[in-house]
Parts: sequence; C-alpha cells; structure tokens
Amino acid sequence: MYPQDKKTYEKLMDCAEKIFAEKGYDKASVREITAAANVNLASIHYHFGSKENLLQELLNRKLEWLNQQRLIALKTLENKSKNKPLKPSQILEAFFGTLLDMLDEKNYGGEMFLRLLGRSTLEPNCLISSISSGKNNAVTEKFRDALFKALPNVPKNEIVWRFHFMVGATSYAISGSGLNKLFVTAEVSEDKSVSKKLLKKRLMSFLLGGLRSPMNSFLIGNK
Amino acid sequence: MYPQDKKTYEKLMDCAEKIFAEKGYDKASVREITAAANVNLASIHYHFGSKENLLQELLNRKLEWLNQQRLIALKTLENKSKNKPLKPSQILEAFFGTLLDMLDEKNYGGEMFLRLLGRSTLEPNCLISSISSGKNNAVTEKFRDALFKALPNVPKNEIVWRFHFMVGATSYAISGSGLNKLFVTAEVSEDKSVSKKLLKKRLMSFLLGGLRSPMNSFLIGNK
DNA sequence: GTCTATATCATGATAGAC
DNA sequence: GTCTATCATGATATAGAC
Repeated sequence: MYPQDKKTYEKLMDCAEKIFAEKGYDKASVREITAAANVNLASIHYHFGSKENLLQELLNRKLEWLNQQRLIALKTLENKSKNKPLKPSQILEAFFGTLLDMLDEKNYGGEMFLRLLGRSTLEPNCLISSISSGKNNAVTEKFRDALFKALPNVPKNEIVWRFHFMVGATSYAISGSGLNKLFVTAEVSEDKSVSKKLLKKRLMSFLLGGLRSPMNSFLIGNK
Repeated sequence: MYPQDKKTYEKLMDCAEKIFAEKGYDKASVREITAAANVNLASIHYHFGSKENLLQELLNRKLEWLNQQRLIALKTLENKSKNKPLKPSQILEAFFGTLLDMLDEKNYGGEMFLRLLGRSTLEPNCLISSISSGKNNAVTEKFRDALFKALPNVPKNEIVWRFHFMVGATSYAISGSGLNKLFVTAEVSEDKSVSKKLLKKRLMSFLLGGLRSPMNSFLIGNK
C-alpha cells in the first residue's frame, strides 16, 4: 500500500492528514490511521503520545508554513513601497489571501487545516497551544502593526477587534462544509466553479469594507 | 442533587446543556450527564436514541426560540416603517443583534448553543439537519429578502455571500474560547466588562461595513 | 532507539428483566 | 419507564522483541 522507504513518523503524518480531512478528527480512528500507514497500532502513542498530539503536530506544521508565506508576502510589499505606508487591501491580501490560496492545495491539506483550525477555536480547553503559540502570535502582531500604520486614524483597539472579526469570517467561509450549507437556495446559485474562483475576491471585498467601516460616535467615545 | 419533580427528559436536557457547554460535546460523556441528572445510564438512549440526537434536540430547541425572536424583531421593524424599505443596519440588528443578546443568557445556554452551532458547521457529515432544516431556512430567507429590498443596487448573489460572511464573523466572535485566544496582547487590552458590552456595537459596525462594501469592477462584471 | 503484540480502560449503544 | 448486564469499539499503556 504505502511506500516502504518512508519512516513511520512521516507515514503517520501523511495518512492522518488525509483521513482527518475526509472524516473529521472524531470519526477518524487511530486504528484506521495506523492501518492505512501500514504500521502498528501503538506507533501513534510512541511517536506522538496521543491522537490529539498527532493533530497538534499536523496543525503546527501547516501553520508554520502558512505564516512563513505570510511574512514573505508582507516583506515583499514593504520592500516595493519604500517608506510609504501600505494600503489596507495589500495587507489583507498578504494575510488572508495567502490563507485562501491554501484551498487550492493538493491532498486535502488546505481544507483539513482550515477546518481543524476552526474546530480548535470552537472546542473549549482543546488545542489552544497551536494557535496561541509564540511563533503564530509574532506573525499576527506583525500584521496587526502593519494595519496600525495603514490606518493611523482608527483606534488600535478597534483594529484589533476587526482583525478578529476578519479571521472569523474567513474561517467560516473557508470551512468546506459551511460553504454549501447555509444558502442552497436555487435562485441565487451560480456555477460552482465560478463561485470557487470568486470566493477570494468576494471575501476580500467584504473584509475590506468591514475593516474600514466608519466608526459611530459611541465606539469612538469609549476610546 | 437534582429536583425530583422534573421528568427525566427535562433533567437530561438541562444537564446535557450545561455539561456540553462546559466541556464540549466530545468530552462530555453519557455517563457524566446521566449521573448529574440522577437518572439511569440507559435513559439517554431511551429518550433520545443516541447522544447525537440529544445534542440535536438541544440545538433545535434553541434555534427555534432564536428564530422566533428574530421574526418578531423583523415584523416590529416592518410595522413601524410602513412601506419604506428598512435600513440595512436595522435588519442586521434584528438578525445578529438578537443572536448576540443570547450571550447574556443564564445557564450557559447561549454560549453553548453558539459554540455547538459553530462546531456543527465545521465538522463534516454531522449535525447538518438542525441547520438546514426547513424552519431555519425559512427565517433565513425572510431576512435575505429584506436585505434584497434594502439594497436594490447590489447584486443578489453578492448579498447572499455577504450574509454568509456575516454569519461567520459572528459565530467566531461569539465562541467563548475564540474571544480571548487570538489577541491577548496586553497593550491593546481593555477592561473585560467594557469589551463585553462593546462587542455587539463593534461587531455590528464591522458587519455593516462589510455588507455595504463597494464592489470592485471584477465582481460586478461577473454579475 | 524503533517497532510490535498484547492488555487495559473508558465510552456509546443495546438487550432483556422488572 | 427504569434498571442491570453486557457488548463493540475506541484510545491508551506496557512489556518486550529487534
């Protein structure tokens, strides 16, 4: 079944990624994963300690890669426009656009990652570490600061909140299942391939509108 | 422990709601729920058929109540402003404001509901029915149509997508765990009680901005 | 150090007595 | 409707082979 030359650790990572993507974390059993990888049942415990830890490793691996891409995109932008502050749309492109591009990845990698990331934000007391880990926060802060510079007239507090809202809209929009669920009404449907292509444009337009939404006096009054 | 006069069915619903909210669906065991309710282990199977079904019942109960409130709010608005089209902000208030107000509910009801609802949108092949059930779709469509009227110049397709994005931003913003996770940086933090009060204002402002975001030519060109 | 075979323990589900 | 007993499946732990 599986190429024999790969190490057990790698086999498990690969198979787990695929099976998690297909069935979700809960319904993917340790037995199924080890069987698919042609390794012993106990190897997950040996290499990762637990099923949860295996998921952690997968998320961390993806997250690190994603954040690298994000930083590269940001650096590129900053190099191009010497000194001049970046436009909000450019910053969003580097942060969320890079994430959205993962959807096109092969091997379910992108979709699984995004779904499981979403799950980890919803389940209490679970999987927090991969998100609030130092590296990830560092990247988030870089983009946060870029937004501060790009929108000097907006209170920093508000920017942080709106960043948060943007992450939410993106996570949800991206979760494969969510997409077709809420609005399956025929009248407004369009060709699916068209929808997929337009998703990024549409979401970015929405995020930008939310980010730059005028602030009412109440919010400003409260700093 | 538990008041003896309540029926088993009610006891289970109440305890399950609380325990699901605290630990999440997976980590709440049938044994723990039945123990807390002072009923027999097998009663969940008898009354609900399965643990999943119990969750379904909980979600449906909440969802129906929520949607009733939403319809009432919408009707009230439509009665007040005879014939004149509603403002988008009013429609959002009726739909998302009503949802956000559930956060103040006692007994974890609101938070659990929102978290589990979020989960159900992220897990594949799971719990779809409560969301795409007929009643819920009917309510969603009412609000969708209200937005169509309120924004006659925006293509219907775009409104539907933006509605979708708004749901995502709201779900995420509301999920108790998500709130403190992403941005725990000290510099931008403010008093937590203040944050909680302002959440609704902030989110509504963001949603409104996203909903009314100008459309770039690319999107319009593709209808 | 790496992997395997096997044992343990918790969980959801269920059958059948009362 | 409620109970006890039991099953099937899952994750995890351990002992020991290579």
